[in-house]
Amino acid sequence: MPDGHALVLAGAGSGKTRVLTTRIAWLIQSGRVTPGGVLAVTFTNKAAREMVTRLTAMLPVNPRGLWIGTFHGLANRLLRAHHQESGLPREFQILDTQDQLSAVKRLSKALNIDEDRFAPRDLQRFINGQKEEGLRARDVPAGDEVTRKQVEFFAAYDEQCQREGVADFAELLLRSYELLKRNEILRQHYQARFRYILVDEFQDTNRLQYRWLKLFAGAETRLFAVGDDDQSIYGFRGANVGNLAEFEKEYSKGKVVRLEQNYRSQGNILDAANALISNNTQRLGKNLWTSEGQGDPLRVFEGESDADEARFIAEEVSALRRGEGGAGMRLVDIAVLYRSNAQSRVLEHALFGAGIPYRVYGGLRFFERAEVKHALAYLRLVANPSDDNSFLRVANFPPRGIGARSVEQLQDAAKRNAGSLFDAVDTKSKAGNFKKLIEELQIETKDLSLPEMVEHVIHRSGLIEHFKNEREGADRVENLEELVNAAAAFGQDDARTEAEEEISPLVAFLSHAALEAGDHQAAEGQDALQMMTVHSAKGLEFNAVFMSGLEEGLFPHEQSVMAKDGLEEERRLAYVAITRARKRLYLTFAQTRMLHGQTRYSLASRFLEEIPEGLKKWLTPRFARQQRTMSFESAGRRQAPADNRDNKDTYFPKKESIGYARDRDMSGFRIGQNVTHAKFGSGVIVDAEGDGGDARVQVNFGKQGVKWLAVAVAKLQAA
DNA sequence: CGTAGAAACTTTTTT
DNA sequence: AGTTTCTACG
Repeated sequence: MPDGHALVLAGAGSGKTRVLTTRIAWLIQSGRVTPGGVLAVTFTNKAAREMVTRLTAMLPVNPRGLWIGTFHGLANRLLRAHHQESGLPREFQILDTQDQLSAVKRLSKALNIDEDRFAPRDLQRFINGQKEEGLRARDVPAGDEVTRKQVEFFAAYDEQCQREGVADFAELLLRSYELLKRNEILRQHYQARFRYILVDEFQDTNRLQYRWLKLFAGAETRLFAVGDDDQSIYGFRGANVGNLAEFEKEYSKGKVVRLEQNYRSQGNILDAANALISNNTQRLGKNLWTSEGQGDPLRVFEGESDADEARFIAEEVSALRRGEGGAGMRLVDIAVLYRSNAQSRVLEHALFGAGIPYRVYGGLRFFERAEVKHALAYLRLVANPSDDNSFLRVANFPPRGIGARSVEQLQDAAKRNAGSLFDAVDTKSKAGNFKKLIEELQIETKDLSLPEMVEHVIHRSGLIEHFKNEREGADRVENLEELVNAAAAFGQDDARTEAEEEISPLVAFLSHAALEAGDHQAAEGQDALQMMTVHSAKGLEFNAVFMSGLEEGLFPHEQSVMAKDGLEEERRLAYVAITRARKRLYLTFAQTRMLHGQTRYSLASRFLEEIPEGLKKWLTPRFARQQRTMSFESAGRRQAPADNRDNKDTYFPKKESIGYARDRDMSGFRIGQNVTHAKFGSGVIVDAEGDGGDARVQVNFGKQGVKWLAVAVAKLQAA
């Protein structure tokens, strides 16, 4: 590969990580650069770890000297090293998404914002959106009244963060960007230092991240970007695929290396992925091929309910594990993927029932659990008492007589002094005891090691005691004890960097907790089925993959279909899911699904239809639904009179009773039934109102949308 | 002030 | 369905 800038378009399974790591190793081995002159950026901590692991296996390098990490991790490192020039206290804390939302809510209350007009969530999104574009409040053009208010809030929010010594995720990037932009000496230093900058998953960078990278690149720096436009799945948080084209224009000057050979999946799986993604219009263009055989067809299963789908998956996993004649698969080589975290519950239930060990990634992560956040809040106050978020979180937890009233008074006092809540505490009040507790903790933990410190704080704060007395608190106590272990593990972790060593281990640990949220549950040795969202599966591969919940409204998600370019992003998401599989791919969906406490009737995902029939093998008959609908109707007719419902001898399956209870005279149609319409095609009845000649039904036509139709007029046909 | 139970809200994906 | 926030009462 030539020694200039380069853009590599690397298809799924083409060995992207290998390309990156071997390039770094080659650069170092050939003497072109020392390990300290390399800056390598990834998006996930998982990817960063993977890279470091592979690299240290190839080369005798000290991982501490390597600048390999996520954008946020590296930005944090930079800000810690130059906290003074960045205008941050040495002990500044990082707000994760939850923390940020509570900070926004708190400010919104203090400023008497009308939350019906300006929901905290929307304000949060507004602020992050602007920061990701590289804009401060003063830079945002405020055309209309609404924007003006939002900008005003944005400014107040940033002031609050500054006062409290905290920074949200976007702030880490923006502030480190501004630091280098402003400080020429520092900029020149880093530009001279980093001779090679390598970026993974370049399609996921947002505008600010791209500018951030460019700022690090001096005249002598070579940029090497690897990405795949077909795997761009973070548009919703500001990722700009356009950066690929931009990079091509600005750096690689039209030269693009394409990696199109896939070393992962068998032919049928790859053909399916190619066929699906070809429905997208916005592509740079690329077609994956493999020298492997065609392999198995894709197995398609239609369940009558989400529980039915889950049961099938559990049975099939058991079969794969046993091996059906051949060698059995290990569970870690099998993944169940879903669109949204909420889907994991039903699956977990079925797997638990079948006695299959599983591990769920994402969802509520370790450092995001309430009890752990409480413990962290105490630790954060020890490090930085002006952290009002943390103060409010634990001032009265466990309860110590500081109610809403006292808190309000404190907030007023703090406002008058333009200081922190902590400083506003009157030593003689009940809150004074809390303040004293924190001050004592500061003294008591001064000479303790990090794990000892954590251990001491969870006891002295009364958290352990509190949860021990709680009925269902055992898990929480366990998690608190686990936090001590996490602190111990962190102490020995190579992840601690030179810059971080200048600051206290406690502050380093707290940053780690915010930035990593703790998906470190992975390496626990036991063979377990892997469960995760499609998003978190990116970059991974498995022998067998179950893609579940392939239904209109869920995958593609209804919220995305509305959004600009949303459908294409959903399709890329499906593409990512398919290309995770090496040998076996299952596509499953369900006719009904419980969502927010009510049953939803859905159609098969359009993505399923976009995969050619020749590649698929239906495990359930394609007309299964009609057959079931018929038995469903006859079951309805068998229904006992309503006054018998309390009779325990009469068993009503749940689904049928729902169908019957909502059944009305719709001239033979009922909820859940498949119908066809002359103009809209096939759909499923999801709701009904009125009766006789006035009966109207709501039909979900999938792509054509959901429509209310008058039965007397619409000429619906039972399908 | 603290608690229990009611009411309201969820509404995708994550560093 | 599950979780968070509100409300009423001790």
